[in-house]
Amino acid sequence: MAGRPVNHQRRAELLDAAVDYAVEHGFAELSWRPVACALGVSTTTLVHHFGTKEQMLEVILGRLRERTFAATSEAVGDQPDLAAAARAVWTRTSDPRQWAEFRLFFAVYGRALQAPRQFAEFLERVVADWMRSLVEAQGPDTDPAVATRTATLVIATIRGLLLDLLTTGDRDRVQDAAETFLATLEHKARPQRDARPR
Amino acid sequence: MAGRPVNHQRRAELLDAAVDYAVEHGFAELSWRPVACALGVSTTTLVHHFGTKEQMLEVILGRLRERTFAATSEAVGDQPDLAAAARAVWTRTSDPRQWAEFRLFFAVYGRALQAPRQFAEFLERVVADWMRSLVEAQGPDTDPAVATRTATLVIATIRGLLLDLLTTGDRDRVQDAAETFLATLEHKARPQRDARPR
DNA sequence: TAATTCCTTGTACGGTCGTTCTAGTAATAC
DNA sequence: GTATTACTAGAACGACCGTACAAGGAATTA
Repeated sequence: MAGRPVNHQRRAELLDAAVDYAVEHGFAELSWRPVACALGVSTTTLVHHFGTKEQMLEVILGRLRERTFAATSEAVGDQPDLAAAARAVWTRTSDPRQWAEFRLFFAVYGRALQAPRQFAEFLERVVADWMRSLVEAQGPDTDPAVATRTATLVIATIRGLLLDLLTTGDRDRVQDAAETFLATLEHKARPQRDARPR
Repeated sequence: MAGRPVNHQRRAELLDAAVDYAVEHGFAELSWRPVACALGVSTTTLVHHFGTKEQMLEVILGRLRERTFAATSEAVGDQPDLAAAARAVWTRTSDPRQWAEFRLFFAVYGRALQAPRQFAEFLERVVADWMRSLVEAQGPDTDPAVATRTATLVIATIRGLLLDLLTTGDRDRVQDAAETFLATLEHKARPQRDARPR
């Protein structure tokens, strides 16, 4: 009364390949047939492993979030203060090798604003991840209200600059603006902790 | 050898109605049939007036840009300096009555990052409009390099905050962050022009 | 009035979409 | 070996899409 066991690894393989395809081709061509063709399987195989297309999109977004969070978390990591954390995040996000991933990321924003539930939830979680990292980077002795407001501003600014970077590709101009912002952040942090412990 | 003259006003009516529909329903349902149904005409009528669907999208974006630019331009208008201009723009963009329009605006961003030409051009023009307004707001005696970098930062920050506002709807938190940013801007401007002429 | 052009409509075509059905093969448990 | 189940594939269905075609009424000029 038992048959063949489920091969979870097979599903994971297909999922990773699907995420790569989504990052490269965006949502425009994210249909069963093109994806199946690119992955070298039939549409039925994808349906078998992911169920509905909506469900496939959900797991793709989930995995994309894992990647993004891992990248941010690693960048913020053990930075001593907010200014350093912000600079680390910006350095990582402005890396052209990450652009494809962020392009998809902003494409999700576009959809979240018009097809609420599905994408909005994804974004809430991603931003929550960012917020958590950046609030923690400000140390436990910071006023929570100040920490929240500062983290919100940092995320918004980096996101806006990144959006500019992705649409215009003008690295010099955007980098200039980013430096201005980061300098402000570092200038603010200095008087508070003049000789900070290592 | 002449017949009925072209009724340009009719086309303008349909276009405005189409823009309203797009602002309200987004791109998801922006197909000939739903739009035609909402406007109370047949799809063939729309095809007759706009040609291809791509062409209709182009004129819709054009009109959306006109609206956005008019709003920004009016807000910046005769503000004395950059800080005041930025505050005016933020005040206007954070008005919930403008949200639907900005939602569509960001939806265009999402598409521009994956279906380049058509939408990217729209965004370049819109941002160029913003940049021009904000560079002018800094007065003619400002170093162009500084003016560009500052305008870039202001636009990016406002855009990022607006994106946060639209996705989370948390007005208090975002407003807090915006105030922090605007205060920095105003603080910077003060020492340069302590007693400025009215 | 007659001719011409605009405006509008209904219908239909080819294409892609998500999904379902049917069926065959491979791998495990009994 | 046999039964059960996972995996894969191909074909087909209904729905929606953008677009083209044929045709009729309305408005203007000659």
